[in-house]
Amino acid sequence: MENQELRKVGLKVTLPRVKILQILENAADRHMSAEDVYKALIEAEEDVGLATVYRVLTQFESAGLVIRHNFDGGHSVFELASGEHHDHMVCMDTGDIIEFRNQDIERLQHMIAEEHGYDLVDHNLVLYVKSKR
Amino acid sequence: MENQELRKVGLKVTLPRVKILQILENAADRHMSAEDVYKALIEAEEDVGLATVYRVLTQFESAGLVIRHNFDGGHSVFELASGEHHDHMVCMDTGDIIEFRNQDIERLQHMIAEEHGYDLVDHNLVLYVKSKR
DNA sequence: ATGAATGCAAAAACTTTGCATGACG
DNA sequence: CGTCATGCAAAGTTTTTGCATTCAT
Repeated sequence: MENQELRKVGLKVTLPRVKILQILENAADRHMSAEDVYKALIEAEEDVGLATVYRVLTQFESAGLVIRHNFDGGHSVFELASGEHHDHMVCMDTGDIIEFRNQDIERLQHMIAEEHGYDLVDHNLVLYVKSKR
Repeated sequence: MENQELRKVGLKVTLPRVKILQILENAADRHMSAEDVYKALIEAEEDVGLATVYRVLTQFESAGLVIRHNFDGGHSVFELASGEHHDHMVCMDTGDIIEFRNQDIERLQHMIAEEHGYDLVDHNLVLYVKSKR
């Protein structure tokens, strides 16, 4: 289970790391802030410090287990890097985060970078939307 | 000059506001952090507090004079809202910020929001690139 | 056993706010 | 003149770091 995932990326198997991975895997909302994860740990009676949560999430990010997003609003949001690439839509009314995939946009981005003499390494696309009532 | 711009958006004409507007207009780099603006003020022998810089930039944003970006890395970057809409490319080697316009991407974004039953209100697209050497 | 990981508290980085003083219209 | 804006310092947020202790292998 989680132990293998951690070993695979060269991280020692420790209780905080296993627990945080479990929380991310079982979360109702795939997009959690460090604070969210911390609260979930408290909830689960696990005594892990907030500093450790940040450290572990950062390690997970470096290891490619997790993706960090900087949506508007100051704080980072983390998401398990499972599955294929996608971008996000944030509903400004409800705060809901919707994932979407679009190959045309991906292609266009590469094209644009090329046109300017660059290689596209990464990108960040967030649509801020309102539900049409 | 600047006085008119300020009056037009309903802001009292004060020295800090005029100075900050001038700095944004004459900046070598169109994308400045609050700290950058603050340093430019010091440079110009103008005694304006950092808190005022933040307050004024926020007011400018509300007034539509300025656009605030949250690129990766924690701090906000401000840009004069002159001209038409564009997105950004950040060179990961040099830190350069390149502006670009692409109508196809804009259209696709609207389409995607619609497909999910939303209205697109705003968006944030940043391409992280490396120059092909 | 030994080096890495953790918890705590302190610090850092960025931004906002309270309040007395000063400036705009 | 009344009100709004400013400066300063203090507080707020989010994230990082130092260090002694604990844990994994």
